Amino acid sequence: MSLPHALLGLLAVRPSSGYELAKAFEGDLGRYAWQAGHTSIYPELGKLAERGLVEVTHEGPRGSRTYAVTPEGRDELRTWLLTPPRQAAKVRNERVLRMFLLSVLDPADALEVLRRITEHTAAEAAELRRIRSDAGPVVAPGAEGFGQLAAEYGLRQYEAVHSWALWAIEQLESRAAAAS
Amino acid sequence: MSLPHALLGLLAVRPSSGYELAKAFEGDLGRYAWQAGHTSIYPELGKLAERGLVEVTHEGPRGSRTYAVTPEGRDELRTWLLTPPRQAAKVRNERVLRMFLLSVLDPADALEVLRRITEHTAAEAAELRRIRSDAGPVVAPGAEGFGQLAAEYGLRQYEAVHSWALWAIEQLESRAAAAS
DNA sequence: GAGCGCATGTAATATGTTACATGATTCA
DNA sequence: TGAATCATGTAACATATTACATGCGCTC
Repeated sequence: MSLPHALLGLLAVRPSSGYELAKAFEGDLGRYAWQAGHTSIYPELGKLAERGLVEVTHEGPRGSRTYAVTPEGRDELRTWLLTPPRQAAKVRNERVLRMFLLSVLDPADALEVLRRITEHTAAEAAELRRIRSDAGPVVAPGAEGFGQLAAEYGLRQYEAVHSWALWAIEQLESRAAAAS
Repeated sequence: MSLPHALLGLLAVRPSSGYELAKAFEGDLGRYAWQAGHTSIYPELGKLAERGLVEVTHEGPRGSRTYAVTPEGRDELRTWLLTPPRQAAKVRNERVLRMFLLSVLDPADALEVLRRITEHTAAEAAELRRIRSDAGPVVAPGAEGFGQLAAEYGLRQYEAVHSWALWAIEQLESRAAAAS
C-alpha cells in the first residue's frame, strides 16, 4: 500500500490541497507510477494527519486546506525510500498485460496490435523529445526535479516498448515464413 | 479490472487448475504485468464459469479442477485485446513510485539509492541475457511465445531503468558541481 | 446570473489481501 | 511417518472505485 507514501512525497515537494494532489495523480505520476482518485486521497490525508505525518498549514477559500509534511512525515518518507523493499515489488499494468497476452491471438491480429503499439510508442517518445528540447538544458538546481525525472523515465519507457514491439513483429514474421 | 482477462489469457495458452494459475502469477507475469493471489483467483474462476467463459474440463487428484476457455471466453478475450483501451490505462508500480520520489531526498541519499538501482538493473539484465543465449534461437513455432515475450520485455525494461538511473546520477552530480 | 472549475466529502459496491482452515499425495 | 508441496477454500479486513452530493468563487 503505497498511497500514503505517494502523498507524503508529493507534499514534501510542495504543500498542497487534496484537490491539487488529485490533479498530480492525473499527470505523469498516474501515467507511469501510481494512480489515485480524490475519493481515496481525502480520507488518506485524514489518516496521515491523525498519525502526525502531515498537518494543515493553511485554510483558503472554498474550504480548501493546504497540507504539509511534518518532520515525522519526512522521516517516515526517507526511511521508506532508503529501505529496499524486502520482496520484489509486484506490479499492476494493464498495458503490459495486454502485450503479453497477444501470443494467444492469431498472427494477423497480433501483428495488427503490435503495429499500433509501435506507432503509439514512437509518437509518445517523439513528443517527449520535443518537450525536452523546448525546455532547454536543466539549470535550476533542485527545482522541477520531479517532472524531469518522470519525463526522462517516460521517454526510455516508450523507447523500450517500441523496441520490444519491433522485436515481436520480427519474431512473428519469421515464424510465419518458416511455417510456409 | 483485468484479472478475468488475465485468467482467460492464461487458460487460452493452456488449460490449468487454479493452483497452476496462481503459480503463473508468481513468475514473469506478476513481475512485469499483473499479480494475483490464489484467494482472488478461485472466486474469479467461479464467476467466469458462471458467465460461461471458462469450464471445468477435468477433475484430478486432491480435488484439482482443470479449467479451459470456452469459445465464448476466447471471443471475449480477443475482443478485449483488439479493442484499444478508451482511456490511457493507469498504472500501479511501487518501484517507479520510489524512483520518482527520490527527488525529495538530499542528494547523497538519492545518489546512494540510484547506485543501488543501476547495480540491480544491470544484474537482472545480465541474467536475462544469459538465459536468452542459453536457450539458443527460438525455433518451435507458436510454442513458449509467452515466456519469450516476457523475457524480452523484461530485458528492455531493465536496460531502460538502468539508463534512466545513470542519467539521474549525472544530473545530480552536475547540479552538485554547479552549486559548489 | 449562468456556467465552469475549484474543493470537499459520504455511501455503496467491488476488489484485493491476510489470516485461517482443511485435507490429499508424494518423497525421503 | 514426517515434511513438503499440491490443491482448494472461507472470513475478516483493508483498500479502491463509482455514484452521489454539496457549495464556493471567479469570469463572462
